[in-house]
Amino acid sequence: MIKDPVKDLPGYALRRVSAALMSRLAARLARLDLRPAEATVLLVIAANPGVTQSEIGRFLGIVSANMAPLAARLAERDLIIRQAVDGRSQGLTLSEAGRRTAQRARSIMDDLEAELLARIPKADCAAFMRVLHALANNKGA
Amino acid sequence: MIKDPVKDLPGYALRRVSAALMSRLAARLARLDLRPAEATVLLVIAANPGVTQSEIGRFLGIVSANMAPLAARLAERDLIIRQAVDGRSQGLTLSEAGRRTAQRARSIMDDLEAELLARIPKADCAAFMRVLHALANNKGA
DNA sequence: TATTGTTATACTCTATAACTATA
DNA sequence: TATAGTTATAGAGTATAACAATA
Repeated sequence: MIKDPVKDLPGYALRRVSAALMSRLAARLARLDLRPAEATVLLVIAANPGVTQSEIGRFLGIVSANMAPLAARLAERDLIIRQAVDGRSQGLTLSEAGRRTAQRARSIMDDLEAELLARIPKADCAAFMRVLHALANNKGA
Repeated sequence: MIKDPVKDLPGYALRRVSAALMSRLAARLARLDLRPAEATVLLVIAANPGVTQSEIGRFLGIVSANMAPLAARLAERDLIIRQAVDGRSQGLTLSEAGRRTAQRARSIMDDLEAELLARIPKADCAAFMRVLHALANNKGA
């Protein structure tokens, strides 16, 4: 058997768990022909009608160069509608099809989260969420 | 301010935290001209001299098609030595330079892990590690 | 000057398919 | 037949640089 030099590194464990989760999420969202980043953007637009690309990008940590083709693809599929709010910004809203797709994506993500929670020992769940939020809100070193 | 539709999803928080960690790790390992996957492979070889590519791949979750160029690059830089153990397998060992590089990579990873632990509330640390190990060892759903 | 959005480009990780050689 | 290793290729996320149009 192989000796494991990284087993006790929480960062490595975090990376492996995250990768496995992402892989599962991507597989399920593929049924909607959505990638994880696209699904997340749909949810943000659903919760914030009229939000602009740059606002979404800052919020989700997606640089504008990558938001552009992502939003273009959603618009091309008629899942979102772009309306100019001033000369350079465009507010994004879900179309009817976009609302349906966003709901299904939300359902897929909720299912996966429920499965994740089911694998966490009940007694440790609250502490786990506290730590995740602490790390997420304090990203610098 | 933007409403956050994914804040309470532990899977999403996990993904963001992992991505931020990986970005920091990649930046620091770049000083050694190593990518995160390469550094991890070096550590596994250091802990298991003579291990084969396929063993490392199974252990770290790297498919053989991706192990091949990774190992080739490490060998080309004279960080690892390949010695045939049978006609189709080659045992991997660290060279002297590889040992030095692996030590420095280990030091970088340990520093980062220490910084990560410092940001975790002491009282929640044990529970956090328990959950990570539970999720890592139970990857299917 | 700063910001929005865009294009082009590149890097890393991951994955599958097809192949050779060996067990 | 199964395994080790390789090559080619592709998809997804992320990043920087350069640019046009607008504030």
